[in-house]
Parts: sequence; C-alpha cells; structure tokens
Amino acid sequence: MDRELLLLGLLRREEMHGYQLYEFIEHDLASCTDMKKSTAYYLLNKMAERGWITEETEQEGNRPPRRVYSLTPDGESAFQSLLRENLAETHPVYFSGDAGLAFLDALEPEESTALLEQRRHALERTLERLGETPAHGGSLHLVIEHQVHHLKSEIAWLDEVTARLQHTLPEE
Amino acid sequence: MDRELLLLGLLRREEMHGYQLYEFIEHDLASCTDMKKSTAYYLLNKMAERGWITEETEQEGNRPPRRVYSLTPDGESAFQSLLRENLAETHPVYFSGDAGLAFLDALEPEESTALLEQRRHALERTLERLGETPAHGGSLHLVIEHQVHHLKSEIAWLDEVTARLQHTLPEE
DNA sequence: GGGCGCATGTAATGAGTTACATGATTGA
DNA sequence: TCAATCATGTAACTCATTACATGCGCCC
Repeated sequence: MDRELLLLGLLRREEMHGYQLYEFIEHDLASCTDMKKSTAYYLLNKMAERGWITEETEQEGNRPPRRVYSLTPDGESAFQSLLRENLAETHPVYFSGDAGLAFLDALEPEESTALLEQRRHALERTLERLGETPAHGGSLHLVIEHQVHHLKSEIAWLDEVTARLQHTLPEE
Repeated sequence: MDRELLLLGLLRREEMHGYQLYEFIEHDLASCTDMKKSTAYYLLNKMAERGWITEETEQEGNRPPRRVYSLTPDGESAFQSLLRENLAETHPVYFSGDAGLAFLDALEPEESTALLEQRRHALERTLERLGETPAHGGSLHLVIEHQVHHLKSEIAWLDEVTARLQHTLPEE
C-alpha cells in the first residue's frame, strides 16, 4: 500500500497525531495494510521535513505531548498527484502462497487436499474477522469491500483446485 | 512469494545453474514473482552453504563456467517442510492500489472514472500478456491460472466500483 | 502498586533491489 | 565492430521491521 498516500489522505480528512493514525490503521485498516507504528512516525517526520505537513504540539494535562499534523498546500498537491498516479496504475500482486501451489504435485493428493483445507479454513476465518471491522464513510469502506471481494475470489479458486485434486483420487 | 521454496522446487524437478533459473523465472514466472537475478544468486549461495543444494561446476568450451545446483537430502526435507507450511497457511495480501480507492471521493466522479478506466485497461493488457506465457507441466501451471483468476476478479471489482460512480453522475 | 494504555522515538537488522563490474561468445 | 547474450557476482542503498527506551496517567 502506498504508505505516504494513505497517511496524507487520512490527515486530509482531519488533522491527527501519530498515535491516533497508528491506532486507526491498526484497528480499522489492518486488513488492508501492515504499516507499523514506527514506520508511521518515520514517514510523518519525513513528510514534515519535506513541508507536506505541519506539526503542532498539543498537551493535555501532564500526558505526553502530541504532535498533531495537518496538510500544507504542498501536501495537498502531493496528495493530488499521488492519488491520480495511484488510481491510474495497476499495482502487480504476487501471491507467496503460489510457491506451494506450484509444487502441489510433490505430495499425495490426500495430503495436499488436507493442507489446502487448512488454508481454506484460515481464509474463512479472515473473512469473518473482516465482517467485524467498523464501517467508514466516504470511499474508505471500499478498501474493506475490496478485501472481501478478494477473499471470496480466493476461496472460490481454492475450491476449484481442490475439486480437481478429487478427480485424481481413487473413488471409494 | 517464498523465494527459497520456489528455487528448491525448481531444482527438485531438474538440476539447473543460476542463469538458467533466472531466465526461467524471468520468462515463464514473471507474472508470479518479481525475484531478481542477484537475489537468486544470493539465495543459491546461501542454500549451498546451508547444505541444501550442491554445486557442480561445468564448463562448455571457453564460455563462463556454470554452477549447476541439485538438491541434497537435507534440501529435499527442507523443501518438504517449507511446502507443507506454505500450503497450509494463508499469505495475507495487501493491495497498494487501495490507497487510491480509499480517497476516490477526493476527485470529481468524471475524473475518477477516467482514471479507473486507465487502470482497467492496464489490467486487461496484463491479462492478454499472461495468455502468451508458455504452459507448463505438473502443478506449475496453477500459478498462471491463479493470476488469471485474480486478474479477472480484479476487473470485475473495478467494474462494480465504476458502475457505482455512474450513479453519482448527473444523467445526461 | 503493578500492568496496561497513551505518546514518541532511536538503533540495529533484514530482505531485497539497483547499479555496477567482469569477461567471453555470438550474431548483424 | 558493436551490441546483445551468456554467466556470475559485489557494494551501496532503500524501505520497512523488530526490539528497545522513555515516562506519565489510569484503573483494579
């Protein structure tokens, strides 16, 4: 996921501090990106240096001070061009799970069927957990819907592969 | 893509030298992995040190010598366990193209439709190119089929999104 | 009073890529 | 003779992660 674009886009909706961004990503966008806390902080500093966002330190009582970020005009135009670029391009996807599929025939069909059954089960679990993530306004919900679409497509594909494996099994 | 598993699996079918592996990956598996030449060489050396594969230097005329690799028993059992692990697990996929979708509403529907149209076109092109990649025996062809399945699912998803955008447009 | 949540960061590490280096052969 | 292909590798770099460090507030 284009991490800078994501951060810019979120800050554009409303100004936020680092921890807040991290929490949002962790709780509401976990299915769509694996950006980590320190990466978020790092990118925020970098974009601040670049002049895309400005920090404003804020303190509540005696708690640790927050650095609240908001877009500058430069940040807005960076967002605009990153967005257009991202939307127009395709972003190739490589499935690391395919390394296994490529050599499926190294195992007996009984065993490979069982293993793929485990994979399928894990996919279903992911799909269920996705249903529990909170809904969002604007286009943000599209990323969840996309994951759902993708997971369903993956399950259908797995079923196709396992169905073919069944044909190679001796009929009982 | 689990790069070591891929290399082991290919070497398991037949012994190969580094350049041969790189060419195979570049020409026949480009849609499924983006492993680079130097990465392949690096991993081959690492696996040789580990005792998973053995080198045998081979010279043809005065050409640069080749290092032909083949699996050792240790390599075979490493392959077996990597394979089982890979097949049973799910490998989460994050779409960097979703960073754009998330903020689709930052643009006028006319423009976002046009940009997604470009994305769709690029996907179609990729699909066409995939049709040209040579077919392979065993389960290897599954990785191509999987890409095809995925690309079609992506195009369908894009169409759904653009169809929704149309509803927001004023009717002419 | 002990652990979790808030809030930010640094340092070390890692996986993989880019760019470069080398040198012979083959074909236009 | 000049570029492309064959064949292998090294060095520098990028991006992101893990693990660690800090310190206050809140709740049980």
